[in-house]
Amino acid sequence: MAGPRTFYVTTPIYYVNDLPHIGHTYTTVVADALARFHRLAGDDVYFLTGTDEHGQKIERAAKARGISPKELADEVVENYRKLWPALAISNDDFIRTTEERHRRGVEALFARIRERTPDAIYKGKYVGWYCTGCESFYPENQVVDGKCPEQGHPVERVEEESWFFRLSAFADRLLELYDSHPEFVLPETRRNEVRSFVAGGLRDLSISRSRSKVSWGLPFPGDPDHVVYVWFDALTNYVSALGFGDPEGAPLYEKYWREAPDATVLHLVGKDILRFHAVYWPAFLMAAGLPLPTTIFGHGWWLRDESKMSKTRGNVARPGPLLEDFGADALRWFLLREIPLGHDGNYSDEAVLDRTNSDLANNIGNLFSRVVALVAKGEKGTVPAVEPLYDDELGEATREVRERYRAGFESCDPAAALRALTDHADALNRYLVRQEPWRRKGREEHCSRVLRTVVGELAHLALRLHPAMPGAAATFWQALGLGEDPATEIAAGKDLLAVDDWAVGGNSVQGPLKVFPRLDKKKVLGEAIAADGGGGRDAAAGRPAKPGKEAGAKKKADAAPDEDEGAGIITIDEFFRVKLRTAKVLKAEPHPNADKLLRLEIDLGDEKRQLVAGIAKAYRPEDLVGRTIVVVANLKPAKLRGLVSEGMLLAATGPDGVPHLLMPDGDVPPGSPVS
RNA sequence: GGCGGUGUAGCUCAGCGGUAGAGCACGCGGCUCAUAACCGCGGAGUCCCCGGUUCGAAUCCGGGCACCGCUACCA
Repeated sequence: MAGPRTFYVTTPIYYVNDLPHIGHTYTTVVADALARFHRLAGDDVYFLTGTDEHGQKIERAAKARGISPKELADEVVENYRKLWPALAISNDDFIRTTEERHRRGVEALFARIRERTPDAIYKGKYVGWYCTGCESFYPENQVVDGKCPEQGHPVERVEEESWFFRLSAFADRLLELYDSHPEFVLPETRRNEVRSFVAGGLRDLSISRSRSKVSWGLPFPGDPDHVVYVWFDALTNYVSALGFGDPEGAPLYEKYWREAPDATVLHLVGKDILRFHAVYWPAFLMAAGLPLPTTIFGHGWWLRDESKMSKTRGNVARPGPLLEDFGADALRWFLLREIPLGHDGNYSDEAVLDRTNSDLANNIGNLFSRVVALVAKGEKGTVPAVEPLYDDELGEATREVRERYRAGFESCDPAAALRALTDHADALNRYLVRQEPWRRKGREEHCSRVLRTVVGELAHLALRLHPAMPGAAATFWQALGLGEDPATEIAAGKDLLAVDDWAVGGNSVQGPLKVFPRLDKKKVLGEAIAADGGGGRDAAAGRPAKPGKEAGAKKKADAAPDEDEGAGIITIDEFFRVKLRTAKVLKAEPHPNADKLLRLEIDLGDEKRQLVAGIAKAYRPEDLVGRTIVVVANLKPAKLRGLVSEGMLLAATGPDGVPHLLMPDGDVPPGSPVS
């Protein structure tokens, strides 16, 4: 006989280079809610989070402070370890990639891959850019103008020996996986992206770095001159935490990692790291001949003023101040309820406040308070032990609402599940209005049965609030005289959501109850603004906002529809931001690594530059030399097939798509302004 | 440039061939057991544009436009 279903849910491991922000908080809260839901449903749940602690950035940051990388990691990891309990995160384990068990897991995975697919890992040459100033590697697309993106140091092209994973050999099997298991990548739109990425061909993956350049990492098994590079190290946490590679045996791994047919493994990740989880990770596992996770879910981002939060913009929302203002329960409810998982959402304090007031204060909080007061007054605080009295409307509503709740969580749509809960409360409010249990004269029996019914329904509601708001759920549970916490009822194999009627008759209810007081918008938002000087939550979190930029961006967003820019019109000032200049072509030759591109050397009067232009099909290099053309002089440099282009030449596109170069009429010296 | 997605009420979004919907916000009425709560009613939308298929299209097809994502020998 099969045991209960197992449910293994993970967050990504967070890089200890950064303090926790709303994004980390979001992923972790969603994972927690799912874990708690599955526990209520009687599933055998294991919930993992942790930290990623290796790599150049940590090494560098530690060096700057004169401490060891491990000391730095130990320090930063505390921010996460303290935050999660404050948010009522119920993780069963917390893994750090600097732990011994993780090293063992990585080594075991290597060994297993080499055993099952001997040619999957091979030695080759890594070609990339190395910045000696930062002591960091940068991929092709990040190097700008021959300089590193962080500090603007010059970078040098490096070629060194590296170990590779033969990712290219797995494309067909991955495509087969996406097609035969559509739930492997969710939501669907992300699966399409991942699929087309893989269909476009995969390049082998460099999975090591020379120890002389990066020393803060796990030793590469079998090659002490190298360390294991980022993704192979990080992804392995999902099995190393379960004891994979432990010589003493790994019961958790056996149980949760899909060795059983009824096991679900869900990796919850932000959409920015979806590819690593949906492409690299299954490929590693395939090479090792291990079972794959059930689902990789790529959720969306919280935006501010329609743009991504980032440290450089200084608009990152930090969980600390939010917890102070709203409390863990309200913040969790907001994160789960406001946007469907997978969508992006706009974060604002005002949105949290509106959500809290309408869902929690007016609706759920008020309902509990209302019923507790009714029982206190009408029944002297004891829930009458009588038969419930369901009218048709309530009976239908409760059935429907419970189905939607379960379906919502089971399909990774917590927002839908929580919507079912406020609908449940609505249905109960309407029931009370229909039945009027406060009009007792001559209808005591009826009123008692009505109150018994509502309290029974509130027990269902309180139980179901637990995944989203464990604190409030416990308070409500106690107020109904049911015990300390619905969580104490949890047991593997016992589906609490299937309980038909909680025996509330005879319970003493405790009031008055005011769990979610209504928040005064002006007061709370006013204080938040006053407290940090108008920059939102950021300054309070120690990250000063940039008031000018912030305000400007917001105004633009708000005003856009009725302004000229709505019609694609720009102002003269905007036009003048583009610096157009004439330039003389000094040299032209084919791009060494592309057949549609030409490499040009141009004279801008005061300087010479290299341009890469997509005109090889229309112009021969020798026809260009000596000609005067028009270029955008202040365009951000970019690399095209390995060559930096420091500007863009202007050309008219003919009806057939062929470019026709713009040239000034008459003779002007190179570098002349164009307007 | 290629692929995918989105465009519906002030806001967030559901509907995906049969008389335009929900929540929030807003207005009016009711009630007073409850947290200015709750209940009821209401306003407003060429369902992005043009064309087609159909007895009938927000929904299907074709063509545009705009925005978003992924990707590229775009700069």
